[in-house]
Amino acid sequence: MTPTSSPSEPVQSAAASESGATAPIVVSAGARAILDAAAAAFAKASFDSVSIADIASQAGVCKANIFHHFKSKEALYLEVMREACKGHAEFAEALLADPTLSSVDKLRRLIEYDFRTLFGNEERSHLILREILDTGCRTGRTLVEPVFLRNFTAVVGLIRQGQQRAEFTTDVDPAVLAMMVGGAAMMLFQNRCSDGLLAGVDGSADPMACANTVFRTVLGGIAARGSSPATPSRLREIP
Amino acid sequence: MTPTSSPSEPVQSAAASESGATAPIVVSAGARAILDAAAAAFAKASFDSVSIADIASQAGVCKANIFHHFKSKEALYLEVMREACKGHAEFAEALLADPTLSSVDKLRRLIEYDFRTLFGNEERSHLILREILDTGCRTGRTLVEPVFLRNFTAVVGLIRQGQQRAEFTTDVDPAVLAMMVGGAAMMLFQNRCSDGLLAGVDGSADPMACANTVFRTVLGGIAARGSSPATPSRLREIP
DNA sequence: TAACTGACTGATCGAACGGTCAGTACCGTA
DNA sequence: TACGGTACTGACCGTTCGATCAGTCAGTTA
Repeated sequence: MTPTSSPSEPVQSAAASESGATAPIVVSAGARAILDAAAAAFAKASFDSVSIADIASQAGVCKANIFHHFKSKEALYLEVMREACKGHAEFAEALLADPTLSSVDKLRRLIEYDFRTLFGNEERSHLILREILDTGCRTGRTLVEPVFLRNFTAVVGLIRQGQQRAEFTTDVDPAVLAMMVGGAAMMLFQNRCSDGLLAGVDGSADPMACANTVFRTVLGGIAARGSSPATPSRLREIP
Repeated sequence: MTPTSSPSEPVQSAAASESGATAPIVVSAGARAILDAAAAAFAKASFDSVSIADIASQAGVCKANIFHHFKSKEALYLEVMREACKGHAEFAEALLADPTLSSVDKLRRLIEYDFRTLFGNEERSHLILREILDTGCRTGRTLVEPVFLRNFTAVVGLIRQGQQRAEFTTDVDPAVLAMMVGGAAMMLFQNRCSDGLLAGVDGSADPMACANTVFRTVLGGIAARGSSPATPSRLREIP
């Protein structure tokens, strides 16, 4: 590909102008193309599996140009992760602070939001999911960890709030429940995107239907109405 | 390290002799050391991040020796995954066929089994979790996929059985529920093993306590007793 | 003793990797 | 016209990768 028609025009992050919520930092059009190509590549494969040459080829620039815009491969990866993590925990925190909604409603909205964001931007979701699992790459972990910690803390707070308001039972650890919901969303997303791992699963077609199922199950359980409460002998009170 | 004291003695899989359930195939002591080292390495990092030199060093053999026992790096990886997947779906299938247990009991035992196996062999769990997420490596996927499909099918069948017996409500998609439970287990495991991602989470310390929480939540929900059934307007009947 | 087999090694291969560098083209400013 | 700065390139560097090779050694068989 030719060196582009009009060089050096510092547009305001091509991706940001259409999504509206990402990348306030001004980057050149060339750097933008590199970041986009890198995000796509790192979402599809692990850090070591992606080569600078691949990214350069995909971005339509030469290899050396990548090192002109970014200090190293790790720095590029870090920048990609920084953009992916932007504005992720705000929703849960705002929801927690909302005085008008019931905890049940908050929980439903949270689950719906989780599924919408997860399925709404598959590339970003894959990026973050991969980062969570890949314990080998500590550089990115330092970036993703606080994001997830903030989000997780808000969700736990939301559940605890519901327990204090007597909307939820107190015999469930909020942290474990938060991980249940998060894990369910991740699993359903991963299955959908791995095109065929568990292909043919009925309910996984519609993300919002899944979200609804998760919400109703967490709230009401699956025990047939009228049956005795589940194994009271094994109940464990949370202090 | 020296070339080992007594060469060429085809022992019956050192790991198998103590665990009792794995690797009926006879492999030489040298190959065994390579497989163990490779399993540990592939559990810690992605396929491309692990080098043959690393594995050789860890196994105490030279690089070329690995290619004497295994055709290629991919073949070695495939063999590692084959051992890791061995005997994974049998429990769920046996549980499904059991005529003596109630569906509620079956569900509890299944969740307990999931957590026990997941937390009981961290190396194997990491191996499989990584494989599920890493869509780039299709060679192993062909191996893991049927394993998970079998297990998943059995779990779905178990839930459907409970619905037919009127032990579970019929307004929940068994497939989505199965993924909920699996996702919860994975999330809790991953959090535990990533030493610090969500460190300080109360309930994640004891796997069996988590299993119990998941079971009770799935069965009974978290809605305070006496409250109205969860959002009946959004109920969706499964045909 | 001789022939054969399998386990194992050091040396080495070409390819691909991340990264560097001198040089070119284009810009706004003076 | 000259200059400094930015974007960008092809050629190249040293290293590491997976894989190959000829050859050594120990044990088994004839």
